[in-house]
Amino acid sequence: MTAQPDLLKIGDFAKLANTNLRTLRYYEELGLIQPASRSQGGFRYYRQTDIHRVQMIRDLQELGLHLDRIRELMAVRADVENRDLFLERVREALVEQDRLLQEKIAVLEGQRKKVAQALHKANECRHCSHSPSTDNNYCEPCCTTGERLPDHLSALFQ
Amino acid sequence: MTAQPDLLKIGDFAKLANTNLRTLRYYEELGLIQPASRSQGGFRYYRQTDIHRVQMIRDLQELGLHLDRIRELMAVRADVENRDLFLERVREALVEQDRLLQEKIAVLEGQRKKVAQALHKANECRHCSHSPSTDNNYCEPCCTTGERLPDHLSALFQ
DNA sequence: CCCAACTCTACCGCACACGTCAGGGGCATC
DNA sequence: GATGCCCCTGACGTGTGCGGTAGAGTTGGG
Repeated sequence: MTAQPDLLKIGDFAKLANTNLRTLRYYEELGLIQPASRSQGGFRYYRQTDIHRVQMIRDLQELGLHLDRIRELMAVRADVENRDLFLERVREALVEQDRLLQEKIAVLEGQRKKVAQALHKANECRHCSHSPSTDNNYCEPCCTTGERLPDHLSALFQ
Repeated sequence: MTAQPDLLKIGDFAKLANTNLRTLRYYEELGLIQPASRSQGGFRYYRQTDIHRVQMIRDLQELGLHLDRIRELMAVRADVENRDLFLERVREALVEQDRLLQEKIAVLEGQRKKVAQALHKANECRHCSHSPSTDNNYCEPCCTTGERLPDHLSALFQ
């Protein structure tokens, strides 16, 4: 089969789409993109305009969406003529994504808070003359401040 | 070999440490804990006091530290008699962890921001009478607001 | 001695988005 | 038809912290 007009082999397509072969094949595996055609030898041929599709996937990935979710959206887009329904699906996905991101952030913020507590305590200990021993119950509570050690630090002293 | 005083088999130890066999064996694999001894048949026997060690690992995990990092800290703790050096290592690890958490949070916040932008635009489109077509360059820029579409949404309309 | 309950090692599986081969062909040009 | 570049499929590897299973061995009490 000879070259087709306006169709690109995967290597050239990848360059234009600013990605690489493996990624394109992976997207195809997940049902995110399809080459416009294949040669008899199995070579993939892509339409130039499908570069936008790749870009869309990339853009949605930047929102933190998983490829599965992105595929669902693309599928709705393909199936549905009703623009409102499609927009609604996008809205739903975005709202859910925002919730998901909030949750992740909350977890990380919680960890940061604990780290800060531990750090605070570690600083105090640095300037403290006491050392943990059986006599002072391993600095629990702290001989200087009388405070309890943070959970995540107390074990350090035992 | 008969039961040793004050030593626990892995099952009992796991219960007291509020964890499970698999986790304990995994920690051992990573060099985080060692049973005090083994029976001739290969059974692990743990000291009760090592429950604190497990708890420490758990506590540090809650700060978001990886097990490898935790092992490093525990190793310093074992090797070093100098308490100040140990505390310094802990401080370093905590500071680094805080930085790491900040970075992760920044990424997620960035994603949230983009999601919000896309959502905002999607809401506008919902109440808009225009539809993307070749006539209006696929709503780029928006016929109503004159704004450019967010990157991560423009491709949706093509 | 026997049996139930416990434990052992070794291994595969998961999530996720690819990276990186190996071994084999296809394509276009001279 | 030969050459050199491009492409194919299939498969394993990565990171992380375990979960779960198989098949075999150990322990301790009756």
